Amino acid sequence: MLRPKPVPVTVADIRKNCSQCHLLELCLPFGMTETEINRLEQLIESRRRVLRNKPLYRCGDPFEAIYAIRTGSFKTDVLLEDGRQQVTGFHMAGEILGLDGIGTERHTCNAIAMEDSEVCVIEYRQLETLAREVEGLQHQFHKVMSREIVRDHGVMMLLGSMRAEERLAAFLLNLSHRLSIRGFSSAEFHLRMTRNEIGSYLGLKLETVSRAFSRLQEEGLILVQQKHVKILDLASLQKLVHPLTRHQSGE
Amino acid sequence: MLRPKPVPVTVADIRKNCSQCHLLELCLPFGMTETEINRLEQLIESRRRVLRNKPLYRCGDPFEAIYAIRTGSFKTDVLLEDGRQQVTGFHMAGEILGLDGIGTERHTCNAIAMEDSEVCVIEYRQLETLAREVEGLQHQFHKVMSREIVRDHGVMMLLGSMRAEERLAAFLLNLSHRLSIRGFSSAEFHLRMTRNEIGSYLGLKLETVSRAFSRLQEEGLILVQQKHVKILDLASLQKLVHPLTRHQSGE
DNA sequence: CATATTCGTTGATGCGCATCAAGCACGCTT
DNA sequence: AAGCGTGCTTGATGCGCATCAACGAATATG
Repeated sequence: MLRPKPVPVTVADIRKNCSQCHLLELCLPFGMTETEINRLEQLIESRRRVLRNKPLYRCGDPFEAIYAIRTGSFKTDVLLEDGRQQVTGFHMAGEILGLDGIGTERHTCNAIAMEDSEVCVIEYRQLETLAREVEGLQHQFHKVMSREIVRDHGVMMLLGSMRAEERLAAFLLNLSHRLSIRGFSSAEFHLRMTRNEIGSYLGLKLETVSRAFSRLQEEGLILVQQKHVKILDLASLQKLVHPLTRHQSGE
Repeated sequence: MLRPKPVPVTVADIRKNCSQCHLLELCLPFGMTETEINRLEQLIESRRRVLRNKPLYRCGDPFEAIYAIRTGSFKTDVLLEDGRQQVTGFHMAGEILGLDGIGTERHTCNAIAMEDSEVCVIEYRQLETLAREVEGLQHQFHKVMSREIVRDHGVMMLLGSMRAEERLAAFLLNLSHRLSIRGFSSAEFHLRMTRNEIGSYLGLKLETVSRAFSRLQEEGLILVQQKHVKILDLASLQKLVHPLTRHQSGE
């Protein structure tokens, strides 16, 4: 409801923004030259803190900026009239939020912080202007959008053709991969989202998610304790997902 | 397997390309000024015919161009190792294909013509160059990508939370809408895809699709005869989809 | 025009997951 | 430390859809 106001940042802070950010290679500036990055830095006017469970933006909000996650993590979801939610994605540091708003000039989903987080605010009109001058920025921005499309196709395949246990395995492998890229352990991590949110994302009910966790544990592939997950047998998890030989119910 | 070679087009033809194309408002040039469109036209080097069931591009192909559908229609799919396919989208005149390739510089799915079709080939590097000069093109291109993302989110919601009959209703309404925009009847049309392809797209088996068709017909909402569909009760169809009050199995 | 092949419909059966329900393990508040 | 709310687990039951199977309709092939 109440939005935290953007936190003004000093010029010195801003200058440090991208080139010294350890997320450089995961974020928008990836692949840009140093001088290109310097120009992008100047465009990032402010950062914004978002407290846990608070929205960065909401469905229907006018679209004005995209956001690069500096710290923390977000979920994006759509609320249905009956109050139920459908989670469309989980997002972590370095990823870009808000791309959904460009087409309609309004945001089409809610972006909610899953923990106290901080984002870089990139005013969209300015980004377009700069992208016309800085080829590397333009190209990288297009890549970010394209990858989002491909990612969504992956989720569609998951929802369309995998069984509960396989969906969860795919989800865990995806998390594991993204965490390891960011320098965290790929084998052991803490889930920031509830079973309900995982279920919503995977097209399952929370009880089914819980059972799938237990099942993977019984099979010795993972170790779960509430939100703590430890991956014991990566290869088997991957085999479970990748062949995609099995579809839908058994067989 | 064998790809039809690009069909060279005379300069005169090209000149007529966009500004005289009746798809103008559905395609990339939408929202651009006349002079902007003229510059875009010059960039479209060739058209390409694709015969029914032939690929426009294949998964793994190096990414070089995006394609605007002039006539005909396409499906995009991913083939799994066991030979089964997962359809990620159906595409008709005016829509843009190939955006998935930007991120990895390779196509990540197959685009197969569902009937003899023709596309405008838009070489991607040239498009980027021109987008840096022509603001309207840049903006429109971003919008097209953003809408693709939003569209995919819609499919994710459909796959994650709707029952077979609702999925099919949503699918039919979506087709109907897109056809009416293109000047075709929104109430009566011919399906270009098989039950199997519809099922693959909707995360259902072909038998279930067939039953859902029959069910909607029994309820008096539509009239089906093989690939011919007539919508009898639009409002009820929409009610079936929109509330999204019911989820997954019954309740 | 006859035959083969693909595609569609419909019925019978079983499995996977949603649903309903109860109890347990947390973190929060006072 | 007690009390509460929220989130997680696990069991019992039923429904929706996949699966298997057979037949019919439409299109392609020679």
